Amino acid sequence: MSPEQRREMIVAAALPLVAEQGAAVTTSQIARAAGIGEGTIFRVFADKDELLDACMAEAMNPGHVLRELASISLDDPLDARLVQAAEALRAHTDRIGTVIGALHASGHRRPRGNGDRPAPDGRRASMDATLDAVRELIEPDRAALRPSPETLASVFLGMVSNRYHLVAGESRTPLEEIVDILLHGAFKAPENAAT
Amino acid sequence: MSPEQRREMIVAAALPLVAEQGAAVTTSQIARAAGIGEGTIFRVFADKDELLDACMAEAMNPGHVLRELASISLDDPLDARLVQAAEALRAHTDRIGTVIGALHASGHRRPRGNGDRPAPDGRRASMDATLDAVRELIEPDRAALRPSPETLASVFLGMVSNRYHLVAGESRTPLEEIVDILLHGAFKAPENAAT
DNA sequence: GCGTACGGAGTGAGTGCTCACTCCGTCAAG
DNA sequence: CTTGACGGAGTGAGCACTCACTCCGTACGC
Repeated sequence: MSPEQRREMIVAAALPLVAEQGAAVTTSQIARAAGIGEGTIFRVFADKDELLDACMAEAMNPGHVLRELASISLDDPLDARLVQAAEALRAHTDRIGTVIGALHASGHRRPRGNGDRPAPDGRRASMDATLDAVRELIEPDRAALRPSPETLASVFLGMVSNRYHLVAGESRTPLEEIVDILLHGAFKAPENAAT
Repeated sequence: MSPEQRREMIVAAALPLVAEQGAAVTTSQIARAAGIGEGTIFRVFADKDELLDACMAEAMNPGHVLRELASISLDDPLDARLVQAAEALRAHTDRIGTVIGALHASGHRRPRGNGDRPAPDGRRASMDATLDAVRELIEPDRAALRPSPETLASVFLGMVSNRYHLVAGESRTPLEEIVDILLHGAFKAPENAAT
């Protein structure tokens, strides 16, 4: 088995454990989960930190969600596009939420970290890529919108990754509700009280 | 010094360390920060876990923010109320964000945790209390709003605790921007293109 | 084809260290 | 003098990481 495959295999085995326990996971647990000897881990990773870094990168890898976002048809109306985007994004943030939060804990330090920079790592790049994909989804309707697509993308991502549980309405999913509020606001239309 | 005061004093000293390092913080660090002997910690806390629980409870303690929310005058217009609420909430979430995230890491286990329940602890209670305070802030305008105050409170909290950085507009703070979008929507008004 | 030497992936008991927790001497208050 | 809070060296458990060894696929000499 190539070193590359080994790394991926170990990361895949480690991810659920990291999600559950954060950096408190032990290398022997990971080895057991991967069905390999503990020493093998250190043959392909310099140390536990490098393994945790790889897990973090894998968890945050926006490739999947970016592909889904890119596949949304720009011919659909804006609200439909956003509902589709919200579904993809929600799955993505659910998937990574625990891993990121968990690893931030335990003071999982950067290798050459001077300690002062807040997030100099790949996290920002990943967030920026996601943000930009959403912005592009909004861009075609720029003329019809008051805030800039950048602003809306940011606000939208915040709404979607909401940790405060939203109960489903009667005829609408929470995500549809969010999109509707984002686009049309909370106030009833003053003049035309349509549907 | 009463045991009660001791606990509070230790928790106060531990909080910044926990925020920075998560559960990886050591008891000797905490003792040094508090200016006491390590043994003293264990005379008022059964073990490190109990101390971390206390830190978590203290960090999430919504008392301060609830008081601020309650002090907002219901005579102000809704948007002004929400901007004030957003400021208080933002400070609160900033304050607690790191501690919670950090402690979730490191697999800081619940005492009797069977492992399946997602958040059976005080976190939910704290979030519910905050949610309800925001709901009451919105309640007076219920008649003018399409979604229920419950839904809006939830969406609003999601927007405010947004981790995707929002750049300030020219004449508006990010929080004012959020409130405006929440209330009036992203679309330009179709008939009246006021202001 | 067959036997043998080689290299390198894989292993897991061992090592040293860190840390939560204990225990007892000290000291101040009553 | 007695009592009990306090500190901090001590202790044992558990961890990351190492290293001497095994095992197996490959290549080469015959």
